[in-house]
Amino acid sequence: MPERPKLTPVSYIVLGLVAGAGRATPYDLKRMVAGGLGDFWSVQHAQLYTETARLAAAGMLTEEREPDGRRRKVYELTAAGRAALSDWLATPARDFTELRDLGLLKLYFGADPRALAPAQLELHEAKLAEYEALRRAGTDAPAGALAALEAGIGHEREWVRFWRRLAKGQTPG
Amino acid sequence: MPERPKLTPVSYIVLGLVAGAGRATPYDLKRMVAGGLGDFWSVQHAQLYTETARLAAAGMLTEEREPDGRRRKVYELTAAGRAALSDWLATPARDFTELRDLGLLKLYFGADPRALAPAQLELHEAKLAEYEALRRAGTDAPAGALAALEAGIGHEREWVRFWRRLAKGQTPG
DNA sequence: CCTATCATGTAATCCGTTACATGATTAT
DNA sequence: ATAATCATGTAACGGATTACATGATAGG
Repeated sequence: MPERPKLTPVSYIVLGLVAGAGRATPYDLKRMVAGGLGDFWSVQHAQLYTETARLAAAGMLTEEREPDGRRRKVYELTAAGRAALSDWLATPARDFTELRDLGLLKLYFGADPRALAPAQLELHEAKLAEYEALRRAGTDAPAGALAALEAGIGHEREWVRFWRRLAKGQTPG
Repeated sequence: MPERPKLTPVSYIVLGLVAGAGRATPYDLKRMVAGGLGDFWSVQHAQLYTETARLAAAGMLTEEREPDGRRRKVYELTAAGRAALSDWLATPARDFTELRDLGLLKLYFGADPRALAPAQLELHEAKLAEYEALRRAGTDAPAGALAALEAGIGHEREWVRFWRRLAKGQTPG
């Protein structure tokens, strides 16, 4: 009987990506993360190796080795993996996501807004522009990816509003 | 010569809180976190014990034991700790904060928005109401805390917009 | 050809979470 | 008194980051 470790968000990221691809090596997953998902939930490449191995040990993925040259490990979903993914997808998230923004933390501890805000503003304006360019470019992405992009744009707009007011010396409210 | 470990966000949270209090036990810090900061950056209480000890070993805090009954450990900033904190406060944050929202992750992987959105909406509406009540109640908080609260309100409003549109079956854009 | 970068993976470290444990207060 | 909760701390575990390492591909 396979071990049944607790599944973390990264577990579901791996399951979701493998489900979308059918078969994938950890390096494939790395590229998939880089292509969109990583904007709002990045994963270190090393973790894609350990997590696929863990999920295989748990019976959620099958692991094969390419017989030829590189002998890379290729993973596919098992029935258990597919079930775990769809259960998770069907369950609404319960927990609240904290902002955990370093700029905000500095502000909280008394950093000078006039010194802090311009840099933060620049950061978020650049990110917003990047997201808006992505939206213009990729209208053929799946609905979930487009929705995530819209969320990103909305929150970046909010950050821009917030830091712009502070940069002007106004109170953020 | 004290070890010089890398300072994490939690390190600065401890330094910042001790700076504000003058002297504090880990339990004091726990209560401080609960009173506002924890809304956007929570810390497990156990970590406040290990992190204070780590910072003391690093020469950033002094550690004393109360001589009487409970013999609790009481911490204060050293000059090095104060310098580390103010350096950090004076340096704008460079790194981008990812959203890392579980609901958004499910959406990305194809969860049905009509099933997901109502629960998410309820969650964020409640949080928004809580923040707005806090704003009404506490106008005497330090400026940084008020600013953080405003940021929280702005982002919760954004989430409410986002999930409300999805709950209605509209595309989020 | 040479070297820079990409591709691919393993190992070690450490922070953060979870679990455990016990002494003090408060409430009933 | 006794239960319940608060206060205070330690220990163990595991996921996530960082460091290390080597084979392939492309650019010059």
